[in-house]
Amino acid sequence: MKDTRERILETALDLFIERGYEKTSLREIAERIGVTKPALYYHFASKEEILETLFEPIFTGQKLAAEFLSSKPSLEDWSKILASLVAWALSQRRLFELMENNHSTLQSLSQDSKHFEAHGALHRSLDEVMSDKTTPLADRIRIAGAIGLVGGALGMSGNTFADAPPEELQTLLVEAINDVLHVD
Amino acid sequence: MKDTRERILETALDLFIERGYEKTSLREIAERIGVTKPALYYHFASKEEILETLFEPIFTGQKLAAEFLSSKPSLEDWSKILASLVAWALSQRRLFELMENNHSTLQSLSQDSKHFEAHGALHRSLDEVMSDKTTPLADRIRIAGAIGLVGGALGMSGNTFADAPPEELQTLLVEAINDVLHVD
DNA sequence: GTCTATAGACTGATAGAC
DNA sequence: GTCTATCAGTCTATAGAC
Repeated sequence: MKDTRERILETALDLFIERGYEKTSLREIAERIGVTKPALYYHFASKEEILETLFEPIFTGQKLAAEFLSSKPSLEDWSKILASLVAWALSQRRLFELMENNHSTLQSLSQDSKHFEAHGALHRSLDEVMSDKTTPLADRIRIAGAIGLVGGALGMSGNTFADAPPEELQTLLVEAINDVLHVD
Repeated sequence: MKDTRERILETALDLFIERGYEKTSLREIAERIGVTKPALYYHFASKEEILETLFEPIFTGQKLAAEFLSSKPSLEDWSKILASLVAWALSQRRLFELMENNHSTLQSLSQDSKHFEAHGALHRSLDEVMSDKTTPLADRIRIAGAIGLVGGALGMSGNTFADAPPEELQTLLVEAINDVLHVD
């Protein structure tokens, strides 16, 4: 039998992706593991802390991304960062799905909880880039579109391209991104 | 003073976009309008019926889209349907945001409630297209990416491009879509 | 058409025994 | 480390007065 803490995280990840964070109750997580609800509280202080723990690997990437955004990246820069995003998403697809399927929850949490600050900070940076009228509208649209492209292809419900070779997905997505960004 | 029913719909739309359907309570809607909660139940039979009413204009489009998907569209076909989607989204931006910000709720409702069947049917059709191995993986990726592109550019939190002229947005987005789809 | 009052079913979280 | 029992709070929804 695996460590309970680990099983909580696995089960929560599945349910948070499948049904969303808000609609998933602690009772549901506990039952699926085969323990009672208070057992969860021995391992985590709150429901939010479970989500927070799952997100930890994402926060470091978000901090890097926010830093990058403050340097007024060119379309070529965006091509590189989005290639990195694709590589990361392909190596952590479940986490990427978690993020994509709980966008509005994360937005709320980033306003209320300091633990989700990195997410909020990244979003504010992104909004700034998108609102910066010294960058041509056409470029901003293409940047926003390229970001959405990654989410659309990899965040798809049911992990549609799960069986495709990651290297091939990487190549195809980077090509598509560069087509949108008019790079290369 | 406007019709109460209309004010409920307006307020619900705002809150469902801002905080998400699940996290929005009927108490919150009622208070913002200046009535009590049971007053809402005079106008709507349930919370779900409020969302359903807001969505009605979307369902017709979703039925059209699902029908289109069963005809095995080519990349050129996709270019056209996505241009239509952009035009529709630009004319109904709040509704488009509602859809984008409540994706996982809609997924759940489409399984449980027959009123949201159109959404579920569209998604199943889409999944089928994306899983159809007689279509080259490269094409499927580009289709999924192009759909995500529209969502990323127009579903952006805070309606970032709200002040840009719709005709310009339409042109720029269609260009970007066609770049991804390798059309024209 | 809107109110007060409340039912009934959840939720996240805690106390305290073992 | 997990349990039983329970708390306080919120939610959707309803009954019945005005």
